[in-house]
Amino acid sequence: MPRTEPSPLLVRTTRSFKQRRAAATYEALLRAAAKVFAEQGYEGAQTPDIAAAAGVSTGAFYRYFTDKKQVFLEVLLEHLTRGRAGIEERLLPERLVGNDSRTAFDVVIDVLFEVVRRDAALHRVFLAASMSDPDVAELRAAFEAEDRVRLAELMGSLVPRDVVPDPEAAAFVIQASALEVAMSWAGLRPKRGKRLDEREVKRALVDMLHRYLFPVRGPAARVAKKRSKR
Amino acid sequence: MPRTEPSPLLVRTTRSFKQRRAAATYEALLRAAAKVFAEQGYEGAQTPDIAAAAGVSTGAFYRYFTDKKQVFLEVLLEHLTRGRAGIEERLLPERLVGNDSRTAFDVVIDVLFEVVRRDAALHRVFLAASMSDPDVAELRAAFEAEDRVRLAELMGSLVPRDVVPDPEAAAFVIQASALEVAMSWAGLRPKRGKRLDEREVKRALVDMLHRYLFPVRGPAARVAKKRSKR
DNA sequence: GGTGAAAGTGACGCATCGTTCACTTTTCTT
DNA sequence: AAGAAAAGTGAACGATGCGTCACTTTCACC
Repeated sequence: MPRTEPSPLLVRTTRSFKQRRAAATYEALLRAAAKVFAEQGYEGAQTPDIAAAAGVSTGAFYRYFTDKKQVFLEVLLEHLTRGRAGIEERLLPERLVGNDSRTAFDVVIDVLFEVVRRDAALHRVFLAASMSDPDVAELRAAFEAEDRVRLAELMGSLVPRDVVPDPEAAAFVIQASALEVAMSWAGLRPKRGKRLDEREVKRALVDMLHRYLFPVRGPAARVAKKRSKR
Repeated sequence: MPRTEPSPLLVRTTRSFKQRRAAATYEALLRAAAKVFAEQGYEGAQTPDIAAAAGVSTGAFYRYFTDKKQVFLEVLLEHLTRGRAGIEERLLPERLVGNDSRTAFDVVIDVLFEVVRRDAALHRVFLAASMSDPDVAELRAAFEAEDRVRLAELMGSLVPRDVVPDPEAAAFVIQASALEVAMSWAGLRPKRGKRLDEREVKRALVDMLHRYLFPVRGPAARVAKKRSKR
C-alpha cells in the first residue's frame, strides 16, 4: 500500500473497492518491475517503462514507491523470499532423515537448481547489482549467510564431523560452486564456444560434492562405479 | 596510440618527443581508467573523472578513445591478459610434472588465488558488467573458455581418466568454485555477519578438490587424517 | 623562425532519465 | 447530491553525464 504502510508485499483482506484497486495496481507494478528489471537490468530499467508495463502512468508509480531503488529492493526481497519458500516447501515433504544421506543431498542440490533456474535472469541482475550497490550487497549477504547456516546444519546431520571439520566453511564452498554451476545450467551463458553439456557439468558437480561429503572411508567399495545411474 | 592505431596497449620504441608524450598520456589514461572503474564501477565512472585522474582534460580522453565503453574493454583486456601472464609465469618454473599431482594442483590453486586477489575490485566490476553488457559477457566467456580448456588439459595429465570422465565439465566446476571462493577470500565481502574465516574456507575448498580429484581408490589409507598439517 | 600538424583544453550542447506537481477522474461518506 | 479524499494522469522540470568542437599550445621539419 501507499506510503502510509511501509511494510512490503502484503495484501491483507481489503475492504473497499478503492483499497482493492490500490492493492491491484501495487501488485501490477511489482510484477511489471520484476519483469523490466530482469530484462533490462537495474540501470536499464526506467520507471516510466515499469509504469507502462503495469498499465498505469508514471505518476501512479510514485504513489506506491518513493524511489526506483525501493521497488528494486522490494522486488528482490520477494524474489529471495519466494525462492526460499520454494526450497522449504519442496524439502520438507521429502523428509530427508528417512533415506540415506547421499540421496538426501541430491534432493537438496536438485531443488537448489530448480530455484535458481526459475527467474535466473532476475537473479543475475540481483548479483550484478550486489556488486555495485551496498544495500543490495547487504541484502544478498544476509540471505546467503542464513542459507549457509541452514546448509551447515543440514550437513551436520548428514555427514560425520571428522569428514567436514568446519561445516560452515564447507557450506560456503558448496553454496558458491552450486550457485555458479546452476547459473550456467540456466542456459543464460553466452552462445560462443563449445558450450559444454550442462548435464555433464551438473554431474561433475554432484560427483565432486559426493566425494567431498561421502568419501570412501576405510577399506571399502569404490565410489567411481556409481556412473551407471541415469 | 590514437585512432590510427587500433591495436591496444602497445608501446613500441617511440621516436619523437611528441609520440613519446602521446604514448605516455595514453598509458596514464588507461591506468586512471582502471583505477576509476575499479572504484566506481562502470556506470559510476565518469569520463571527465578518468581524464582528471590521468591529469588531462576531457577532450584529450576522446582523442585516445572513441567511447567510454572502449576504454572499459581495453582496461579489461589488459587486466585479463596480465592475470593470465602472471599465472603462466608462476606456473612454468614450478614444472608441475616433477612433483606429485596433489602438490602440483595446490600450486595451481594458490596461483589462482593470488591472481584474483590482486585487482579483485576491478575483477568484481568486470563480473558485474559481464551480466549486463553482451560485449563484456563475450570477453568473459572467451577468456574463461580458454582457461577452462587449459585447466582440463592440466587435469588430463594429473588425474587418471576414470576418476574424472569429462575433464572439461570438471574444469568448469573447479573454475567456478575456485573463483567464487577466491573472490570472497579477497576480503571484499560485506562486513555484516560472522564473516567466516577465510583460511578455513580456502582449506575447505582445497579439501573438496583433493577428495574429488584424488579419491582414495581401492582398500587404502584414510584421507581425513591429513588435517594435522597447519 | 615560420608553418603545419598533432596534442591538449574545457565550456557547452544535447539527450537521457528520475522525479514532481497541478490537475482530472473515481470512489467513499454523510 | 455534494463535498472530500484517494487514485491516477502526463507534461515538464532538473540533474546528470557523455561526447563535441572551436580554440590554444606544443612540437616537428624545412
